[in-house]
Amino acid sequence: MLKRTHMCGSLRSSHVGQTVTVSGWINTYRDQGRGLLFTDVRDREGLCQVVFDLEQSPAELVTLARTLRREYVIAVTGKVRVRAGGANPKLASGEVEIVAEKLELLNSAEPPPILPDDHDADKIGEETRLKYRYIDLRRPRMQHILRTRSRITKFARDYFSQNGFLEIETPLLIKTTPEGARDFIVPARLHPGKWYALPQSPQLFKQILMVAGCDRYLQICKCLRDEDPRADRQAEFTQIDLEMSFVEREDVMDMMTGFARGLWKELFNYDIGEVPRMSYWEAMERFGIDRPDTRYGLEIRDVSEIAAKTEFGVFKDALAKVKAGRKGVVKAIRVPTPNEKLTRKVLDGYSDFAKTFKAGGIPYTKLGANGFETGVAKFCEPVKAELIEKLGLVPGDVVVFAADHYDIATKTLGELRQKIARDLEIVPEGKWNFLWVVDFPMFDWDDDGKRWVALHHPFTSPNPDQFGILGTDPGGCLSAGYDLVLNGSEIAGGSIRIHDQSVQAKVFELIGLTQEDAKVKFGFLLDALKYGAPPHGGIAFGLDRLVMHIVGTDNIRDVIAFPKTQSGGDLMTEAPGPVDPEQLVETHVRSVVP
RNA sequence: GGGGCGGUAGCUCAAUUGGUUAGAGUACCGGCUUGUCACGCCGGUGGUUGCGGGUUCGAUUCCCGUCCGCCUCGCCA
Repeated sequence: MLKRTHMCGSLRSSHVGQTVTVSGWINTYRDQGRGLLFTDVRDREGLCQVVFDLEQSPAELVTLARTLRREYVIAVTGKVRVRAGGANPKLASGEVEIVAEKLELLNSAEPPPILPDDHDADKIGEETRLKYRYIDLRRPRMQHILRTRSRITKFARDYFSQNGFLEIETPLLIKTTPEGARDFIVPARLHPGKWYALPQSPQLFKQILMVAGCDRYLQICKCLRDEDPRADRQAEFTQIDLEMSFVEREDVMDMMTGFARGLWKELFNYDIGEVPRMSYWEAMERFGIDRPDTRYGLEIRDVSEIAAKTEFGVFKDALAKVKAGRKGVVKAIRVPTPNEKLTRKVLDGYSDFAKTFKAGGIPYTKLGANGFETGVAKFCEPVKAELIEKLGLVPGDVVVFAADHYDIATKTLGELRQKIARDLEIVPEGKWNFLWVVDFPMFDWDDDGKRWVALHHPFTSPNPDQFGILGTDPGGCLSAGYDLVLNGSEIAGGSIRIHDQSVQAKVFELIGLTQEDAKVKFGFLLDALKYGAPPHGGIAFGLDRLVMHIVGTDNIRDVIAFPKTQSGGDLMTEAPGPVDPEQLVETHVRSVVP
């Protein structure tokens, strides 16, 4: 076999005169007739043009060259020269070409169902791309994504290693965790009737590594949650998972900010600057969401007091609602001097959008030169001055409202705000807005279960100044949790953990876990906390979403080499599939299909 | 579990109110072509209209069921 001396995409005019050998796939071939035949050969690094001079070459070489077809695998040796026909500015190697002297056909290929040209393949349906993933991944775009992902994990390993983190593996076959997402489960052959669970995260193991004195832990690990996927969510995903001992909130956040700063410097030569902070409640009030996108305005204002003075039934009904001890609200967004994209049809459509969040609709109005026009204008007119002042309105502005229970109105406007920004195309390109969200509540009240539920997870510590009210005012108690938000997407989340056994017991009690339950489910953690647990905390980056932002895609499947479909299937391997009945017998499982 | 969109040639799509032999581009095959680079020109092959059933003289088209893919709500501590 001819041995490669250079990668296709790496050839430059500095190589002119050298005899080189490249190996790769035939991307395209252009047979010019009796005299010339061009092929573009592709490898991981890119394309280079190989030219066969049919009149000057031996008959064998010509015959073989003529058989080349798309995606054939070849090795070719020849001299690099400046292109006789002029450079191709679209290719990095476009100034030069290889004049073929020796050609070895390493493998032929059937006509592929899709072509690995980005030009063609970007239009190919995803179903086909996933079935023939090995061809889809040949595309330069997909190669770029895989490479970028690798650069990110390498940077993470380097950065955290330099900062004293040890890479330690935690088990995949673990005990089921009762809280949180649905577990994937695995039958235990040696324990008839018992099951392992696959980890949703290495949470408890990394905490125990801190108790074990490992001090700083890193793992780039798969996590599995058996829940329905979304465009930015897969059941099987990857975290950059960390934990540190003898730290407070600031220490973890500083370490992570340093990671993000270094990564953006490495990848983009971009300085992310100081990362601002926002409390959870400020985020909810101003943006209606705990991961605000601060790249544009459209902030939310509570106009309940003004709305109460109107005769609008929708507002009055909403304000009279009470849920979980919380009164209903009316909130509004000022959409400044809108362009023609905010048509009446679009505005009316927002009510359907709102209904998906269980809100009744989106009342709206517009401020004209002489007062409110259209929509709920007549109800707003009597409180015109107050609304103008509260929302800072100028003529031409549109105001959209949501009136409902606090959580519904907040979430609806939070989601609508992002939709409006997309519809109006006011989301700026090329901006990286990092934000730490802090001071989350410890608990959320579950009206159905009549109990507190942990907002983050039940191992999250209250903030040091909050210990006093943990028992007396759980709903007001703030945690030592922190989320790193990038352009409206949560890319990392973590917290200082509870290292005091009595505090942990108190939290379990508040979320309705009896002592017996807690012992059965988390006995090993409670035990570990008894034997000298250091103060510790950590964080986990969602690697897939991080890569999505960095390569600029909104499809998580693009950043995973072998992703699954929305029904959890792998179209290439056709997993999941049936198993041999013998395997069921061995694992003591009887399958009952409805 | 709910809502929405889609499935026609290898691929991307079209097909009028239910009506002749389901078309186009591309890919592929053959021929021509000495500077192309999404090469070009000429010709050709290629179809279980996702699957099953129904209505009809006649179904890609209408109806029912089902499978698959995508988006989304719930869910994702």
